[in-house]
Amino acid sequence: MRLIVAANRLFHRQGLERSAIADIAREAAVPAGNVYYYFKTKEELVEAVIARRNAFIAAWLADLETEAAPRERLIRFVGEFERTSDMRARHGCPVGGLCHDANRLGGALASQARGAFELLIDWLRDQFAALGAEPGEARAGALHLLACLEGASLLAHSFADPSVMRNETARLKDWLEGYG
Amino acid sequence: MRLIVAANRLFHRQGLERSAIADIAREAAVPAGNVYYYFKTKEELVEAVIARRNAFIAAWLADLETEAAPRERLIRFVGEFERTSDMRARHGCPVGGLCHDANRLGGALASQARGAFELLIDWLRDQFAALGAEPGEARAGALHLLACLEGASLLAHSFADPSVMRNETARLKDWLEGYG
DNA sequence: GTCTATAGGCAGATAGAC
DNA sequence: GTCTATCTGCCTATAGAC
Repeated sequence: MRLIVAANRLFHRQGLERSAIADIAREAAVPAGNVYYYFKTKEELVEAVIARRNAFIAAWLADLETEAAPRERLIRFVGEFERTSDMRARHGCPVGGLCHDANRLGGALASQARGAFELLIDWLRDQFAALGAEPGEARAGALHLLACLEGASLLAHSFADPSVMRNETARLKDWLEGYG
Repeated sequence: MRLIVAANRLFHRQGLERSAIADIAREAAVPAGNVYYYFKTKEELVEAVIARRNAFIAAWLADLETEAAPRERLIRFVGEFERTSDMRARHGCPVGGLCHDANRLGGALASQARGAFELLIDWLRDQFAALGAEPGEARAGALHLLACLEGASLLAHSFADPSVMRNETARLKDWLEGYG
């Protein structure tokens, strides 16, 4: 659906609230009123965007599983954040930004947006567990790794400086190399 | 100024855009139109709030300097985030949230909001330097520590779970104990 | 200086022609 | 199914009484 793709891009660049239906429709090259033929409300459109994103994340994590060793999976995971440093410096983390926005709106949107974090944390926890970490420590490691990457994305965005992001991914890779 | 205090609280809880002038005025128990006697525009009010916050941060950092050893200063720094775990789980990090919002609005607001991060990073960098870190590593350590705390605040807020925050602060304290 | 009423503009949502 | 015109409501900002 072109509308979902357009909305996805605008939500990342401008946030949920500043992305007007008219903007999204223009970006998708469809008439403004037409949006309501496909989605009853703006919230429904947001839900569709989040569902699509979460599906992408699940597919990405499944793809990382083709890498045999958990350590290399984690390093590849971090590598994806490094690869997208420029995008993160320009527009922030898509997942973190959406969660932030959704947290403010509250309700069903917030819990659906949080779903992306849940997918990531559960997957990361499994990798740390496969590296021999105790259950509690595996989850703590997962939270720590994601917190570093999200925090670095926020700082990189605030300073419009991708090197902040690369700094942190390098640090995390070192940590993972010596983990366990 | 009562208006600035009220605005500060609402900006933290609801974000910049969702905090209407009327809301702020009600919170401060002054008539809505009155706000424009003190501030020409909403942006000017936001600037006043940010200036006040940054002054508080500068004062806090100066206060931490009374602690003699840099390691204990850093541990106290992290301890302040631990102490405010519940607040962070409920409303997110005030600094991070404001920066996120201001980044989206762009312009003068974004750079002023970023000023809080600059204060924190410069101070942290000095402490790591005092612990014997090379200049580059001191700054990297500062960015890493702040990224962890900001990322943990975002995750704690998304899951409405303060233990995520406490988990990360405990981890950071361990790291600082063995640093250098 | 303090307050009320309201102008002006924009965004979400709808009605109804085609 | 597709599109235009418009309603409704909210928010910033102002005008002007007191």
